[in-house]
Amino acid sequence: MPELPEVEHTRRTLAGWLPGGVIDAVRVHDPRILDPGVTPAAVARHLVGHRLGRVERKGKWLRITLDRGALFSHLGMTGRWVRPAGDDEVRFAKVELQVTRRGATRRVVYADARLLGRFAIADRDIAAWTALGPDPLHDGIDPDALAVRLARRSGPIKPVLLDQAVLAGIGNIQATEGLFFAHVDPRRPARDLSRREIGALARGLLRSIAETMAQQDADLTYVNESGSDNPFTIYGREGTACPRCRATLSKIVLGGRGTVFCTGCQR
DNA sequence: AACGGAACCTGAAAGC
DNA sequence: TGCTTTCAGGTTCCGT
Repeated sequence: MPELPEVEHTRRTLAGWLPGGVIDAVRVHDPRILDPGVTPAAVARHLVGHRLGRVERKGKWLRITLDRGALFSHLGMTGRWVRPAGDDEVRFAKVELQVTRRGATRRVVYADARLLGRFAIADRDIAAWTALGPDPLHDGIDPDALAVRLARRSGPIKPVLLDQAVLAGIGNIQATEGLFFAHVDPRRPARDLSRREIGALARGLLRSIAETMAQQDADLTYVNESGSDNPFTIYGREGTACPRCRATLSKIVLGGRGTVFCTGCQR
């Protein structure tokens, strides 16, 4: 379930598991997660015996530096990295690394039910990584640069926000919430937003990211048993009253993605 | 260059 | 209860 906040959370987790470790075995549970033409044997050859370095994130991509090249991981919709206890089986396991670090050997597993993620090893940065636009956490969101991008887009603003070359890491939830915080209707042609609205949108997106990350930290601090409650302001709340103006929240499809918004206070 | 729509894949939830 | 349909927080490809 990854947008930028969750991928950043994954990055921090992996940063506590991997750097300095050596991969002493690799097991590919499902080769379909590999790029076309890449074999499990080739993956093992590239990884086994090599040392893991920094874990970095740009947008929704993770880059794990190796002593030669890097491992690139994208979680798609359902990907996650786990470190199981003992020999516990991991549901939907796709690739498993056996990592020895500080004298301890652990299994680090990439699992992905829907197979929409990516697992790639390369000697240089892959195109998907280099094509990414600025990352909101590392670079902030510069309203002027965003305005330049939006000026040549005639389609609705919301799908444009999901374009990873415009901003890296914005997903359906962050786009939905950011537009709400900015009072901007997701159907508005991107090029029609005023400079003031773009500024509000930049702040709204950053606010959405910050709130989601704070929520994640809270979930770790206080065990959340009820797991089903929706932590978002309007995402997933169609049909209920807008928390700002009390109009009923609508849901439409834009660019093939469900989009919740308020016709009362998003213009 | 950029747009809308379909495709990729499969589990979980909702509908009947 | 059990079968069917719908939906899912992502990306990529294809035709226009």
